[in-house]
This record gives sequence, structure tokens and C-alpha cells, in this order.
Amino acid sequence: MPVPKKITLKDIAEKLNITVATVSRAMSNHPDISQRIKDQVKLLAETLNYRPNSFALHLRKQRSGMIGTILPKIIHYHSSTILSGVIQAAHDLKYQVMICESGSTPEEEKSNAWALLNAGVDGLLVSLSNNTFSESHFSDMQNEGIPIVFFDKVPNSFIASKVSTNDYTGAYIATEHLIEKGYKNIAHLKGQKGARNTLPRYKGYLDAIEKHHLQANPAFVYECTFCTEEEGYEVAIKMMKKRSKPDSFFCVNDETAIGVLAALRHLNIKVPEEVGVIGFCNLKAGSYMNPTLSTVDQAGIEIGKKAAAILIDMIEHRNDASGPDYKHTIIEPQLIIRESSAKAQPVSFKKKVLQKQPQA
Amino acid sequence: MPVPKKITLKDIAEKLNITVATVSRAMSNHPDISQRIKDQVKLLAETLNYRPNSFALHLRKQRSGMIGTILPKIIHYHSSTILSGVIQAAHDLKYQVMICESGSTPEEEKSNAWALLNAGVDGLLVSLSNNTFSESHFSDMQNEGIPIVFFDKVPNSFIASKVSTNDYTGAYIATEHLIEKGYKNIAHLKGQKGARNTLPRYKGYLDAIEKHHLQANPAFVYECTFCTEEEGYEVAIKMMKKRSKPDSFFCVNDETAIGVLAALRHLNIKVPEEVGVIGFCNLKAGSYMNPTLSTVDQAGIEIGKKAAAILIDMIEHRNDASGPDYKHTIIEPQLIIRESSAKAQPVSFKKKVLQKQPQA
DNA sequence: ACCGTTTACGTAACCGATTACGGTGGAAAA
DNA sequence: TTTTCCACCGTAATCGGTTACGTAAACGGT
Repeated sequence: MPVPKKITLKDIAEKLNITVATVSRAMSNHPDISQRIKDQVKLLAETLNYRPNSFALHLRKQRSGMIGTILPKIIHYHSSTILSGVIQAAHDLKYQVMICESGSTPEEEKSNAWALLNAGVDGLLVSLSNNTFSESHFSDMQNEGIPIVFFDKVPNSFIASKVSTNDYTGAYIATEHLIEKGYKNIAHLKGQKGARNTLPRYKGYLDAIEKHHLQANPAFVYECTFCTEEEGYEVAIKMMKKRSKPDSFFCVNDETAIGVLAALRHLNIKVPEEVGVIGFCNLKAGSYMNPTLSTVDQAGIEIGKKAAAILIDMIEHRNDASGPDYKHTIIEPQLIIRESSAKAQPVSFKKKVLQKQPQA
Repeated sequence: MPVPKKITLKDIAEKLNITVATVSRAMSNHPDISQRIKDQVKLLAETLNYRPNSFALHLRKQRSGMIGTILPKIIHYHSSTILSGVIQAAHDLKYQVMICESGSTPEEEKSNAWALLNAGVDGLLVSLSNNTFSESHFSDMQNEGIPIVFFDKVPNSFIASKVSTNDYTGAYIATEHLIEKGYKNIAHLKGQKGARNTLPRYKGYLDAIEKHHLQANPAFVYECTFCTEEEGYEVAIKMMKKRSKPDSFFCVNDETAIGVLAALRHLNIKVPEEVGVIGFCNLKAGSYMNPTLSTVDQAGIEIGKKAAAILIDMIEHRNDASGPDYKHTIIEPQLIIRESSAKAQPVSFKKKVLQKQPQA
């Protein structure tokens, strides 16, 4: 197929016997250009289907209006939710989004970052892989003046702009919710050893228990290896077959919580009457369960929107005199109470709550 | 912060008292350049952290190595799976992926397409929104020589390269599977009126029934409005309360199938012993159900990979003398048999199967 | 000594836009 | 009539690379 040659300003200029400069100015309504020429140019541009060459514009402006996004895996519900937020915010600000999957390896992550920069993105949005412990390549980029915002899975010590959910308070309110419902022996299925959110969630769990003067039982805490439904199932079966068993489960994610629900069903244990369960992530699947799964929602859309907005702000103010002030924006997660934790409240607690809110 | 000036070939040339042309050639190992100069240039480029300006390269080559992807919604599991496939294939071929969400409106779809082209993508990957009935804007682009591949939700009559799953055979094998399991009164929850896959799946369902000499019962066919779990639940409750009720359900998607499962559970009907259920999509949630949900897997990764590969092939051969041959690549879906349809086979059918495979 | 070839680099055009600066022609002011 | 000024458009530099073409020096052969 003879690809139709792309129309350039030069083509229009030649047909009208004027120069490209005049055409360019006519297109952008420059006051120096007569109305007659403007009309001619615009008409011809319209009929020829002229569209400016983006490559030339990018070269001239030294900006592309594109941001790059790197995340471990897209198919995770949480990831795609965040990505959706990124895209929405970016589009509102007239930016396009490029995307890479690091597949949880630091090497891919690094090569993806450079690939995106080589493709011409104005800035980078990065959700770290669980296996990334050195952020040196990102500091190189920062030193070169490339705007970077970390989101969701953010580095601990590395100084940069970050946006993430508060894993600690998420775990805290989930655990506290179970306590308020009257559960006293709360088990916790921890995340993997390396995972970034494992410790904050564990600490939130511990602190909520301590705050409410309950005893944390180390036998009720299990560190997951895979964080899958299968593992949740097996762990719950084991725990519930011991003599000293928990009366509720706070799980590091919804997958394991769903496994726990399956185990309890298998053991003919009533949820939430006998045992309560709460997860973390607000997977769609949780609302399909029987009973439906209580969980913690991480407001993925908000994380994505916020991160993109911050990045684009950095891009558009990168020449400002004042240095960049790196901030860590923390999005508060929200409790989603469904059936798996909806036990009737013990009377004592109802009283407490009423006392706290005298004019309920 | 004083953004460090980006190093260009000019900087290197000046420091070494040579011209940019020489530097350029030295960097690309041109035979005309002496080893001494090459060494000097490469060393300096390394120490100065030189990286070529992508905008200049794009302008020169008139190609960016980026492809644009438009899909209705990313958070759908099926969409993100396809997207993942697109990214994998694109990266293997050294392409980057830009992405837009059309949110199921033709206007967004159109503006997204132009926005991607204005951003400089070399080609377009499009999954149509359900509400897109006119593909005229895409034909404009095609006429301009812009490579476009439609995937997943593809247009019917519009002539272009397309990649999609075979909805017809997917429905056929799902229905046939139920028949082989001995179910005889198969209900079908159809998709929405407008949706692209509604009719093929309906036809696959009908043909499988006819092929096996069963009677299709119009009372067992329901056209969904929302295709949600709730709707599946309500429809199943209604159907199962009538005098003449189905003994199995083939649902247009897993959501409605999950709703049907919930309804049957509520009615204390045993699955799969009394009633069989099969969905379509292979959502993760289906494997969490009790009983686990049989379904049809659409091989999203394959769709994405194939579509990206075809598009990039079009991009890289767009100047070939022969015109583009638009092909419709059809990916065959796969039956995922789980508990919700795993009834013991009737003897007659076992015989049949054994007869068909004499040396089993 | 003369000429052709090779080696190794420079010159300049090009990709397609934007824009500072320069120039011309005509009308109004002096 | 000359000067001035403005309206209007052209010239050329620029962004940062690539590459066709030109050319100086060195080298070898006769």
C-alpha cells in the first residue's frame, strides 16, 4: 500500500506560496498574520487533514507529555485499580501514560525505567517490586533531574516523593473492628518476609491488641510464604485443630482470608458467629463469598490519581528555583464491613461507643 | 533545583574538538572512525552519562517505537490480562506501550485514539466499547496509513486486522460439556442486548443443544441487563421457583454464574448433583467459590500477545509494496472444568466417548 | 614525481516544527 | 518629498540527532 505522505507545514506553505513560518504562525493565530492568510491556511490544513508532527514538537519543547509507569504486575486487582487512577489523573492534565511490568524482578524494573526514559517520558511513576532492595538506579535518575514518584510499594529509606496507603492503620482498624465485635483471640496471617507491607500490618495488628488490653498470642501468628488461598486454607485448618484456637482471623490479604473462609466452612464452623474473618485489599471476589468477606479497602484509585498529580506537578515545575520538596503522601484505607465479621456486638462495647458519642 | 543540563553529542564534540558527526559515528561504531577517537568518545560519553535524545531520534526516524492501546476498562480481569500480554509481546519486540481507557463511550474512544496518535505512537491497538457502532474515525486513520489492530471487542463489518476469542465455540463447548454431563434442560443467561459477544455465545448455546438433539426452551433464556452477580442471583431464583425449571445454567460471564451459585445455595439445591453451572471468563473468583466454578477461559494473554505482534509487524512492514492483508485471528477458548459441573457422567455418554476413542 | 586509493574526519542537509530578528511596501505624519 | 511607522511576511537559527557527500592527508604503485 502506498502510505499517503504525512502532511507537513511545508506542504501547505508550498501550495499557498508562502513560507512555513507564516503557516506555523497562521495556525497558532499569531497577530502578525493577516486574516486572509489565516483563513487560507486553516482551510487547507483542514482539507488536507494536517496534524502537527509530534516528534518535531517534542524535540522543540524537550517535553513529550508522557509519563511512565512501572508496576510489578498489572493483573492484580489492586494494581489495575491504581493504574486506572493514574490514567484518569494524567488524562485530566493532558498527559499520556506509558506502562511497564517489572514482574517482581529488580533487573526488569531497572531496564524498564531506562527503556521508558529512552522512549521519552517526562517522569516516572514506580511501584517497587518486593525484591528491590537497592534504589541506586533511581537515585541516579533523580540526580539527573528526572521527576520520580513512588507509589503503593514505596522504598523505606530512599528520599523521594511517595504515595502509599497506611498499612499500619489499615491493619489497626481491621483488628480493632474484630475486637469491637467481641473477638478476643485474633489470629494473624502475616505477609511474606520480604514484602513491604508485612511489618506495618503486623505492627498495626499488635498495637490494636495491646491498645485494647488483650494478649497477643504468638501461636496465632503465621508468616505466609505464598499468601495464596491454599495457604490460608491450610493454616486455618491447622490452627483450628489445636486445643488453643483463635476466634477470628485478620489476614494480610483477601486471598488468604478467602482460604480461611473455605477452611472454616470445611470444619463446619459458623462465620461470623463462632469465628470472624477480615481480609485486606477489597478484592471483588470478597463480595461474592458466602459469607461475604469484610476487608480493608486501599483506595487504589486515589493512590493512582494522587501519584500522577504529584508527578506532573514536579514535571511542570522542575525549573523552579526552590528545590523539590519530597513528600510522602499517605492515603488512609477504609474498613469494609461485610458478613464475615458482622457478629452482634457485645453489650459492653455498645455502651462504650454510646458513651463516646453522647449525642448519637 | 538547578536541573543538570542534558548531555548532547555537541557537548562531547566540543570537549574533544571534533564535530558532532564524528561523535555520532563513533558512538555507532562507524568504520570510518579511528579506534582512538572511538575510545575517547565512548569514554567521555560514559563519564558524562550521555544518553541520546529520544525526541531527536524519533524525529529523524519518524518512528517512536511506541504502540497505543485503548480499552474500555482496565480493572476488568480479562482486560488487564490482555494488556499484560500486549506489554509482554511489545517488550520482546522492543516496543513501549501507551494506554488509554475509553470508559465505554465512543467519544472517549475517539479522542483517546487521536491523543495517542498526537503523542506519537506508531500504531493502535483497540478494544471497542460496547457502545461503539460507527468505526468511521478508525477508517480515517487507516486511510492515513496508521496501522490499527482490533482485539477482544472487535468490529463486525469493518475491514481491519482483528484478534479475538471464538465466543461461539466457547459457548458451544461449555453447553456441550453440560450436555455430556447429563444435563438436559440448560438455561442460558444471555449478555446485554448491545454487547458484542452476546449473540455468538447465544448461538453457540443453541447449536450445541440442537446438535445433541435436545429441545431449546425459550423460557430458560434470559437476556441480562447488567450481567452482575445480583442479576444472576435474582434470575436463578425466579427460574428455579417455576414449575418447569432448568437443571443447569450456562452463563454469559462468571459474575452472573457466581450469582446463580449463590441463588442455588440459598435454595438448598446441590451443585453439581442437582443443577450444574458454568460461566465464561475464568475469573479468579470462580476458583474461590464453593463449589468452584466451571468456566471458559479466553486466553487473554494470547490475545494480547498476538494482537501486539500483528500490529508491530504491520508497523515494520508498512512500506512494503503489497497492500496490507487484514486478517481476523481467532483464539480458541478453553474449557475449565471445576466442581460446579462435575457431575458423574451418565453411562450412555461414557460409552459414546469410549467408542469414539477406541484405544483410550 | 605523479596519480589513484584509502583513511579519517568535516560540511551541510535533513527530519518538522517554533520563533527571534530582519526586511518590504504602503499609508500616515512631518 | 521625505520620514516614520505599522502591518505583514520572509530568513534563518534552533531543538539533537543521522548521513550523503566532500576533502585533506597519507600511502602505495609505477
